[in-house]
Amino acid sequence: MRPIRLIPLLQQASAQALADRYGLTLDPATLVVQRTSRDHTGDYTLVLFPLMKHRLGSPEAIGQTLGQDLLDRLPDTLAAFDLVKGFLNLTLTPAAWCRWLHFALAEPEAALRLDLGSGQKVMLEFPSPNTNKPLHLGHLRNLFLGDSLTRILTAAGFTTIRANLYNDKGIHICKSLLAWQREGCQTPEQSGLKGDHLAGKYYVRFDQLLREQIEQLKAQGLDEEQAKAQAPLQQEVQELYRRWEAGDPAVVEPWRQMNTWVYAGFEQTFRRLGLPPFDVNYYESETYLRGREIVEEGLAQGVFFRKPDGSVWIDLSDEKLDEKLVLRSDGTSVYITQDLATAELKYQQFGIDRSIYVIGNEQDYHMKVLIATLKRLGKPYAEGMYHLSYGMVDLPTGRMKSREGTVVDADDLLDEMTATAAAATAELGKTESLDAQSLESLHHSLGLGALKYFLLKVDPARRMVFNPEDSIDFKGHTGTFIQYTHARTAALLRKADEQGYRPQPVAAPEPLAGAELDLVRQLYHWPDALAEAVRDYSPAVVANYAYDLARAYSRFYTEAPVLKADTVAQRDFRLLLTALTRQHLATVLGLLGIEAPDRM
RNA sequence: GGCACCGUAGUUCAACGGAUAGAACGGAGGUUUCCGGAGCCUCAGAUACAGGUUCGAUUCCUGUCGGUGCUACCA
Repeated sequence: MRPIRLIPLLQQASAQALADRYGLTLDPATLVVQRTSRDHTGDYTLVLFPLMKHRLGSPEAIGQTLGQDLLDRLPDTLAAFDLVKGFLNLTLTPAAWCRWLHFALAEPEAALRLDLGSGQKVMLEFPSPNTNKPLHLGHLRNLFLGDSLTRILTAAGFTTIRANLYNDKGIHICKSLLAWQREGCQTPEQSGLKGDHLAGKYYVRFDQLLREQIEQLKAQGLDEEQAKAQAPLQQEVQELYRRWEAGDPAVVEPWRQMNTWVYAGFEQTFRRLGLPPFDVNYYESETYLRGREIVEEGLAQGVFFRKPDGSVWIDLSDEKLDEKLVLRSDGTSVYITQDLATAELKYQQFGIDRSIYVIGNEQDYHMKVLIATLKRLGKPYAEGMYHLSYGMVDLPTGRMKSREGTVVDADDLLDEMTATAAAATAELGKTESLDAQSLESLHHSLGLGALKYFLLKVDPARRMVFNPEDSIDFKGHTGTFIQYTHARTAALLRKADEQGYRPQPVAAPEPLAGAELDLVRQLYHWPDALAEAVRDYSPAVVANYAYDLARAYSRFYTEAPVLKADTVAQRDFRLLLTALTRQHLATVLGLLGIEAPDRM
């Protein structure tokens, strides 16, 4: 048995019915089938208005015949139809959704997954940090998106590869390095700082020192521009970068040392965030040379052109992307030069079908240019490249600015979240049986869960706001609420087990109404929700599904006693629903990278 | 200036072109002798503005206003 996606099933059946009755051939996917809105009877609704343009008759006439045709075609699935204006509301048979419930109980692994990918290889690149400062809130959105999307695609039958690209070369890296060397070359051990924080400290320090020099020069009568250009530190750092490019061991060695520390710091944070290791790490310091060769090839092909000063460009003005530099006049590479090489390397190493770049929307233009350029170069893999562009995480006052000290540090934020979770858990008082270690790991998973959910529930494309003042919530539409609901299902199942009751694939007592029915509907909707998340590359769809399920269960829980149900049939069925809710919540939270505790 | 993205309750978010625009937080009010009250139930509260396309527009198009980003021989 395979997971049943009801929306495509109903689209297919409707398309065939229309073909047979009216000789009308339509792509089933174009038929509008959606969940029936609350306040109307039915489970799924076929919207008939779009069919009007084919002049088959009135919506009422089509609806009546189509409704009957569907009932005849899917007798095991459809119980009734109800026509309201141009909406054909379809009600499923209890037998249909019981099949699904029983299947999910027996084979949750199979039932909660899909095979949309047929093993296609997808690489996801994230978070691709610079190696001169620690990770912040923006990286967290990136990391959680990339991680969650990898899990979602895997669950949908794709073979996924996690890739990280370190932006480890450039003048900004040299800034940290320079300040660090000037001020004593401390190791992380000596400073008591994680490697990434150490580098970050000196990046900030460089800026301070440079600022001071600029102010001095301005006091001597220079204007801002001149002061910037003439500041000794500015010249020093440029010189340092030149020596790095030239391979001077006196620069390369300490650079390597510092990066090693930074990577160790990042690794530590990744682990704390519950992220699996990356399958492959790329380093711009290793790919930029190959980029120049690609530029040479492009020149030979006539895709690029050389300006009199020797710089190399691509003209994308007919795609409204303007002219873009791909190689400097001195022959050194720019950002995009390296990206050309990395894109090729990924394809050569893994033979990927799709390459997803999880990168902020500030780089929309850059990514358009990159993909357009590779297409011009005739690279076959360009077609499979996709920029998953996500919005920045802003503060209520606007963008985070390191200069103003408003950057929300990833490690600090996680500490805070964990502490808050600990306080809330102690207050609830349900965790006396846990030892200190389990308790600590629980607080961690609650704090982290709240943070992940907060960042994932929003449509990736949207810019979102984080207000440090009123911290991330543990009540309402939160990961915590979903985890809490899971813990309640677990508690109930424990209690049932003590009394000798186990979830069984029983039939539904009829008729079902209210919260019970809503819960059932939410459960069998899962495969369609997963498919939607894959189509849109959106963990937010999964996050919102999880919330809706948790809410449906909470209402059910209040309204319908399980162990104290009136009849045995009711008790057994409600126990089944509880077991399935638990499975679904655990699986769905897992796709968001969030743990599902049994008590909290 | 050019290009791109975005304007939905006080605030943070939902709504493949479909039915009376859903939630959460905050506010007001209820709910615990009953399986876990981080819950459940009421109430008040929103599509920036003006046109257009459509049977139907928060959604698509045009314009206006407002916000953000990109537009570096930085990465």
